[in-house]
Amino acid sequence: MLKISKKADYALMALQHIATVQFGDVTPGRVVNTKEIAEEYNIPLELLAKVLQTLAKNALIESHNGPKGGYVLARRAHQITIAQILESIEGPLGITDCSHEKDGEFCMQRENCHIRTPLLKVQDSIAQLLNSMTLQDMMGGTPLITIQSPAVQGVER
Amino acid sequence: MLKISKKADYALMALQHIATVQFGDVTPGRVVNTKEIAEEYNIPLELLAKVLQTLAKNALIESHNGPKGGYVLARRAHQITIAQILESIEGPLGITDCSHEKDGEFCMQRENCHIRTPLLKVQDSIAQLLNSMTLQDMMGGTPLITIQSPAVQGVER
DNA sequence: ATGGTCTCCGATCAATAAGGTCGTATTAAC
DNA sequence: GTTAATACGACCTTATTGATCGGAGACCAT
Repeated sequence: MLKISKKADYALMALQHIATVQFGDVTPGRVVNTKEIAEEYNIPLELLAKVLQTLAKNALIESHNGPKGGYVLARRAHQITIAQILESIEGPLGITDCSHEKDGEFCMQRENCHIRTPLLKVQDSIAQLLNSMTLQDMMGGTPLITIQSPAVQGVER
Repeated sequence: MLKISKKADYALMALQHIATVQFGDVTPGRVVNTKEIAEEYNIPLELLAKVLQTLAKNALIESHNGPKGGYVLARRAHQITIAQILESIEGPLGITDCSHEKDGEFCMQRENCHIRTPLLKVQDSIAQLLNSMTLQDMMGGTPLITIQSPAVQGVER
């Protein structure tokens, strides 16, 4: 349960790869193309391409067209959070269906629902966790870091 | 993203209802049947029945057959965690596909994956959160409680 | 004890989303 | 102009979810 999609998985792998190539010690600043990533991690090429296009559309990476083209991070690795990556691919975080309902529409006709509030607390906690982790935390050159833990306090009803 | 299924949603509502009826002030010890819950929350009857059957099979509730039958909590409300409920319906918690792989099978042929370890940390953190919340935290008679926040420390690689 | 009712239970079906594929257009380097 | 790369859109295939149907078993009243 609570599984993230494979597309999101691919996005994380790809960004981790781009980040380590771009900011690593070996060949800093290099542009990396789709094929390279697909072969490295055995990801279907066309599917990965779609994922990268989505990431580019959401301004997480920049695309360079033509020969010797490829993708480059749009920001520094520590400025790209895991939450941003996942939300780019899978849409906004939402534990339940009623998480992002506009006013006027309710989940189950009438507000008999007593579990909404506590579930939203859980959701916030997860959101804080994913927002506190960045791409840099997944890079090879960063052996050990400490991440501020989320807090869920005051769950009512 | 990270949305839980409607079945799990129904399970939470149903258990919350059973718990408040059983341990609440109004009619303590009462047995509650599927139809009552379905009508109260506008849940498809047969689908809810299946959910409750699953919960009974996982020993979270006890089923009483025949007229005046229905369901009763198998344990006290504070001994049933949200994680147990969700896992009963949706299977074990797993952010990625490679979360519960038996030895021998790897996600993407070979272990080039650099995101596995940090993702497992995220998963553990969510698991701790869901295990720290119980049904009691969702009951009406419990206005305000404090939940121990999960900790993610030492994300490496 | 036996009929009738009420419940749980198992198998089945339809809708939706995910995962993956293919072909073509567009862009930039040489 | 040719080549090599991304961009874009349509399509298919499969798996999961959501929902439905009919029957089996248990309890209570008579």
